[in-house]
Amino acid sequence: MQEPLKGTPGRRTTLADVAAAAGVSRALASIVMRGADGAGEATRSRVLEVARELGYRPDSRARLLRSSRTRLLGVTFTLAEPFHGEVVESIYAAAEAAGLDVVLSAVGPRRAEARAVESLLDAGVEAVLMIAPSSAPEALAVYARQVPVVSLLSPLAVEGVDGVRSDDGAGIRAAVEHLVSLGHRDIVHIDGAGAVAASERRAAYRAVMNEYGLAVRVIRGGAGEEDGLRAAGELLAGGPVPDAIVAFNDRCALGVLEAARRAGLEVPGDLSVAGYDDSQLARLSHVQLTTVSQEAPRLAEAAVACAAARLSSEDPGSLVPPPQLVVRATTGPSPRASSVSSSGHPPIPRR
Amino acid sequence: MQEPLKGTPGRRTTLADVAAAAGVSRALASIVMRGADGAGEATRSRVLEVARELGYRPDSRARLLRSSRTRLLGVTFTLAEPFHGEVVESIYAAAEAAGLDVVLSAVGPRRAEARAVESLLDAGVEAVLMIAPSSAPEALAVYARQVPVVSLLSPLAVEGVDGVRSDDGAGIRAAVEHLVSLGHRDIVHIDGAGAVAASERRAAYRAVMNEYGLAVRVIRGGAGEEDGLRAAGELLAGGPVPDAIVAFNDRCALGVLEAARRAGLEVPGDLSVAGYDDSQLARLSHVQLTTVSQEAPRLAEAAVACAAARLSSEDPGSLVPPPQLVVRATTGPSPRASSVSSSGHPPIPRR
DNA sequence: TTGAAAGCGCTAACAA
DNA sequence: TTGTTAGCGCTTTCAA
Repeated sequence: MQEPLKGTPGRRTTLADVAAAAGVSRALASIVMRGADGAGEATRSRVLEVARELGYRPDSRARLLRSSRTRLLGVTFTLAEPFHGEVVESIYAAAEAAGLDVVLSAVGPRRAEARAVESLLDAGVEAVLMIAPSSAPEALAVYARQVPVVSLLSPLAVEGVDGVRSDDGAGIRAAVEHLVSLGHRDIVHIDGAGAVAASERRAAYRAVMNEYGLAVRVIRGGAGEEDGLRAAGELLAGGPVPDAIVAFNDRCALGVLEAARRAGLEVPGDLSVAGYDDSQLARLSHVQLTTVSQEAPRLAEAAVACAAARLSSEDPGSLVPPPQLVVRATTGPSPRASSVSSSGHPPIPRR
Repeated sequence: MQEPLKGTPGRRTTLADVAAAAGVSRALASIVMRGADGAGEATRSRVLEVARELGYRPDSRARLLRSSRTRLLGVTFTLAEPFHGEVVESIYAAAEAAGLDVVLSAVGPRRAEARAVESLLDAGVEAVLMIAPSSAPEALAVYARQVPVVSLLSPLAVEGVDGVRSDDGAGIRAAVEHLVSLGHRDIVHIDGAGAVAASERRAAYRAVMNEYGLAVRVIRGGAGEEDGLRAAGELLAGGPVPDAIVAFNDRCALGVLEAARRAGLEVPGDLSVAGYDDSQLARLSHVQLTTVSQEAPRLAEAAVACAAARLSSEDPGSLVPPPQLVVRATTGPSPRASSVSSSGHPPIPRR
């Protein structure tokens, strides 16, 4: 009977080694390692002790291959998007709580989403979480026929694909109402043009402004700084300066801030600016952008819960995490509204 | 003889299904799928055709379990670091070229590096690439006893761990020489304090300044915007304005830019500023920071080549990708150096 | 060129 | 409570 050397670089310790050293069968050792019941207290501790001594680590490939349930959750995300990283981070936590393991697959300019999903499927994941999927609905439907698919952030309606995203309407409402409560009336929306979720945010802006009886003004922007810079540049050059601007997202808002600076305007003295996403950019100490957070942890929890429900054939219900307004330094009281009551209530009642 | 239905949600198509449908043995089908030789042209195309029809996808778990070589390359990276994302992206490309598959494992505030590495080992990776590892040298040495480990970006010297990082000395030299060639003399370095690679960059700055016979001035900074803002704030408030500042990294440089703005200084009119990393921040249209790029693609190629060499028991040699200066809008001619020759050569000869 | 047989390390029935 | 017996889907000798 030979004892395998600890840390031997040769062959990895297997369950059979542990079983032999502990003097039990492989099956029993397996039971102990999995924490399943069917083993006596004495044997259990002896096997665990031996496993520790031998430095045994279960081989996930073999385990996955054999067991019907892999408890593996696949996640696709885009490397270049910091916000995706925040969501992934939270997915790890939520998955662990749900007893699932996470397998990551990145999407990038040189790695198509289809490729990312296929590699997950080959790895044996039981469900796929796709962060801001860009694939065609038909492609998603094909994946959804094989495993439960949950789409995060993107507002799509595909048969068999669950969608989890925060309520953009509520987010834009929070931003606009914040500005209204500060006394602003002429509030412009620089939109996201054709970007994901742009139309939802545009519609929400219109609805809230109408509700307060304020004039709607939408300028075509985009998802990048250049877009915000250009749109705000034209806006500020072409006529009277508005009270406030709600930008499609943080990057767009950053362009707006730069345009304001070039126009010699103080923010928030002359103009208030709000973004959307609460990205790293918004938190920069010299930016301090007021923005709407999509609450990555909530989003992740909802998505994991949704996948878990599908795996146990339950109805996931519809979870829509509410976004959260984060007030920083780019919004302030309207300069024209010095007579506004300081009660904190919006001075204009809703219709 | 029953034909499995295409897209049947039930059982996945296996190699046995393909073999049966094509009228060959499983072993032969395996040969064809792997592209190994040992199959006739006619059989080969027939098997491939059938596999395609049936929508066959090899099960990576089973393949991995059986074959001695998994051809799997594990990568640990930090989600919150955009630059890591760039490197990962390039690793995908380099690994594919080397015929290796990539398995990602993220590190974050709630997911320790040890955990990330262990999950890779359990997945059966043949080598591990760690981007900016933070583990203790002893821990890395333990991993290195099991598989080849390559550390990216971090300047550590651990037995058995290969290190791949760009030449910080050359990078700082490029930045300083660029400033000197613009006529600057009073060049200050706001350093990275205790950050990774800070001491290398500090030493390189000293060496190059000495070489040109210029006075060395190092201010304690840090890796974040706050650090740059504070350090530059004190510097600019406390005495004569220097010609130029070389910051530890881009984020630090951003703080410097903000401090300059607050001090009413024009950049690059009154003060030139250079960063390090060529991060997203540096590329923002309203920032346009002159900086030093670490060339993620080169770094990734070198790391993959190193791992591949270890796997075939070759000597990886030492690959040190040269960093690249990226000149943008925050550096310009020295205002005091109007008499400088416009030949483009530095007016001060090296010693 | 092809096919049969033997596992990779593990789990899940079952029987003892 | 324990051990036995079959595989999961694939690759890899080895012999035909």
